[in-house]
Amino acid sequence: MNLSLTEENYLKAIFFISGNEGNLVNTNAVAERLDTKPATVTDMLRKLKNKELIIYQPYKGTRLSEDGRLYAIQILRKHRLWETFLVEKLGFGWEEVHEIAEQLEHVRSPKLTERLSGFLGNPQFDPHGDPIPDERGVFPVREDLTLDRAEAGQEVLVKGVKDSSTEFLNYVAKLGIRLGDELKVVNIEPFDGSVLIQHGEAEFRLSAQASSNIYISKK
Amino acid sequence: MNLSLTEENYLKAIFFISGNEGNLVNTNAVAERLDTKPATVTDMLRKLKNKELIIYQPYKGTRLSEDGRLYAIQILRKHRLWETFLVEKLGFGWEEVHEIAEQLEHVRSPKLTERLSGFLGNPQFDPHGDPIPDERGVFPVREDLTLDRAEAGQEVLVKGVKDSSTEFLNYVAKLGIRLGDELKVVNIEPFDGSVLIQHGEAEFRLSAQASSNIYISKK
DNA sequence: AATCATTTTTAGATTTGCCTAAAATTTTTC
DNA sequence: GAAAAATTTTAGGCAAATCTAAAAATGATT
Ligand SMILES: [Mn+2]
Ligand SMILES: [Mn+2]
Ligand SMILES: [Mn+2]
Ligand SMILES: [Mn+2]
Repeated sequence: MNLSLTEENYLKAIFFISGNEGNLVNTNAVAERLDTKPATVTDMLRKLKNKELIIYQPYKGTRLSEDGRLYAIQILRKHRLWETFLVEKLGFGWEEVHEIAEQLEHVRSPKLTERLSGFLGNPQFDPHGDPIPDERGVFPVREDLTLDRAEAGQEVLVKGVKDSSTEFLNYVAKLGIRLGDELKVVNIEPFDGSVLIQHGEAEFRLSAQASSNIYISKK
Repeated sequence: MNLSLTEENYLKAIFFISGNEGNLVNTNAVAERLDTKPATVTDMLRKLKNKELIIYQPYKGTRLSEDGRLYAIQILRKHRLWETFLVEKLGFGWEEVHEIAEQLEHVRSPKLTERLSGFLGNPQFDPHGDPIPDERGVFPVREDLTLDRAEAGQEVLVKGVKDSSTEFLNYVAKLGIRLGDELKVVNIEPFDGSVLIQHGEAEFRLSAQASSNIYISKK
């Protein structure tokens, strides 16, 4: 089934709000996420229900059908592959790629998607550390820790971020931290859980909140 | 100015029909190229005229304004860069890439375009041998010959095709000729101008018409 | 359980891109 | 140069995606 760009974005929005458990999603929540009006969402829900991509009962909320879920995951796969391409191959910063990937994710060509994935070495995580589902829609399991769980003295590699909001990405970029960078955990303050980091020449302190949003692996 | 995908395709269509000289373009010609109806074209022409992207007088025909021409060339630049990417980096055949590039050409991000160009080594010609305009809209000048102008005994490299219709690309692909391949001109038949080619182990004869549509350079 | 507040849907419009059929204009032919 | 043919525009409509305003349903509060 071939959907319009708009329909694709609705599926993706429902997927995100719904979470892995496939919770019921409110009309208002979708409207807010897509920056549109509830009345517009209702129209689209009726349409997506007719196409059997969602399960929807008026006034009761909606969730993705199995078909809808698979479709949404394919868009997500493309989004994250393109983000990886932009960072790894074209040298973009991880805070710059989301908007462009919003466009690229709608390009329709299964062959392109698979070739792109191969070209990138079939990555399992995108530049923000988010998992990239495979062709059949299966998500890889993350093994990485977050920085707040590291131990003093450890040297670690930056694998991604949990929170990929523009605000957080900009903060991290301002600190000079990039994907793959090596960090040394100097110490962890017992009082507030903040972490003193050595990064090349620089040394700085990250709050527990910030460090709990950075994925790392042991070096 | 940000145009819709449809508007962009109209500009590109007018650019192609109009040619380098900026000839007047008929409503019917645009309709045929875009596989739509003349009445629909008239609607769009009025709209593009209001945006000052074309010069248009009812019943008299239309051509691109300077702004419109620059816009069309930017789309063309993106189209040909993406085709180059698909062939060079993802290993697509040159007969497969046009459709995908029709989608990718509409992705809006000047930075992406320039990064992509750099990543590809700022190519001057796409996989079909068509010139890729630079950032400012200037087309490179082609120095290559066509195969019908080669001399017997010469060894040449395939640089592109003049005619990039699906039919011709398929024919060339069927012969096993790919971009960058080396061909040896065994002889040229004086009677009809057909060319006997040696390509690796294979030997075959190309009509004058076919060979006049293949760009080559001396080895 | 009746009222009030919130959420959601319905009704009615608008814009964009497209269509068919009819009218107008231009071009070609005799 | 008038008639016929071709081209192009206008008129009127339709589907998709959006909006605002009003109505309906649900949920929360006394
Ligand atoms: Mn993203
Ligand atoms: Mn999107
Ligand atoms: Mn092409
Ligand atoms: Mn296009």
